[in-house]
Amino acid sequence: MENRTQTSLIALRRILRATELNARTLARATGLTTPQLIVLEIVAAAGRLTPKDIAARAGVGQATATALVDKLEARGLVTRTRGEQDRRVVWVAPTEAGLEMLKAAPDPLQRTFSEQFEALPDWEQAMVVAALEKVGAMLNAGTIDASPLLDVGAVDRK
Amino acid sequence: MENRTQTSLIALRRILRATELNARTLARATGLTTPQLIVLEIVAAAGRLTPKDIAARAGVGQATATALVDKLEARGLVTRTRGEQDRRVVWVAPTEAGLEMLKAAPDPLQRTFSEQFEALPDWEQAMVVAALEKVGAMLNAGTIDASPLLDVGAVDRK
DNA sequence: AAAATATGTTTTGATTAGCGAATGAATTTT
DNA sequence: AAAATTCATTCGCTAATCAAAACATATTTT
Repeated sequence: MENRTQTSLIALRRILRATELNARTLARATGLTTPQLIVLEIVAAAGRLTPKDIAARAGVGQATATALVDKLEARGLVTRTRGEQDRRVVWVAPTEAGLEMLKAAPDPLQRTFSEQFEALPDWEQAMVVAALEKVGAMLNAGTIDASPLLDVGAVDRK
Repeated sequence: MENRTQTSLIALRRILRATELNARTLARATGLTTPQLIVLEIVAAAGRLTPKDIAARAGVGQATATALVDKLEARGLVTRTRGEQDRRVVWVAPTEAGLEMLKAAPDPLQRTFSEQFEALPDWEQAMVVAALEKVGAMLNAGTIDASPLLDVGAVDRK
């Protein structure tokens, strides 16, 4: 059995686990769960979006998106408005409070990672980027994909 | 804003997402969810374990471990037996069916990853291992602790 | 124009994970 | 023996998700 395969799998699981813990920290600190935060980020990045688009970008079903928007709306972080021309659509947009929340409580995963990543020497940054992309491609090769949406990269609105 | 930081974050999220999708595939194919499979793996690796140990190794509470064992037991994949000397403890052990299930339906994440990883040239394998470990360390640095249990590495018994 | 079809959102009904607190049973301490 | 401790389970609750059904509104056919 390839030793390095095991080692890398363990490292991968450790990353997944750290992510989970991060999510719990986030939940306790801000009252927002990861899916909720992701939706808020997506909405803020776009300015305004329909539930359908939110669902597509977040990679969940429309029903789930609606439920998440409900939570955010209840906390006053986003608003819902009926479309003008087409009244079937609903525009979800961030409120001031929602934008504040994003600034105040950025994804801990992102913050922790960013800080440390930027402290790495140049060659190591390059290595990490290359390796992560490689791993991502490898894993995506398995799941035929179906996640063209991804794009959570939007997270970096400035 | 460091461009590479963004790039690596996106790659990281892509990995997390691929993992989620893998979990869904697993669920549909085997009827087992990821947490359930992890428990089954942990139990099979140890031969037999108490719910308390399962909880520690899987990184969940005792109550959750009990619930997961319930599911596995209902499907006939593990058995429960009261301890001989100490009757407070319950030994959870895999059944033949449980072991079969592990052979037949190994974690898709692991399988996909392993196959491709092993196909990489030597230098690239080394790079990936180094980078994943680095990232894991970086993320764990954030959650200062609270996860002394971690050790999900147990999953890799041979 | 009326009917049929399509589209977008929400509701409803289930399942699963997970936590914390409470309970019950058995063992160890005092 | 009584008290404290240790394990496992049960209970009550929250959250995420999905599929299917229900609604509301547009668009296209007839």
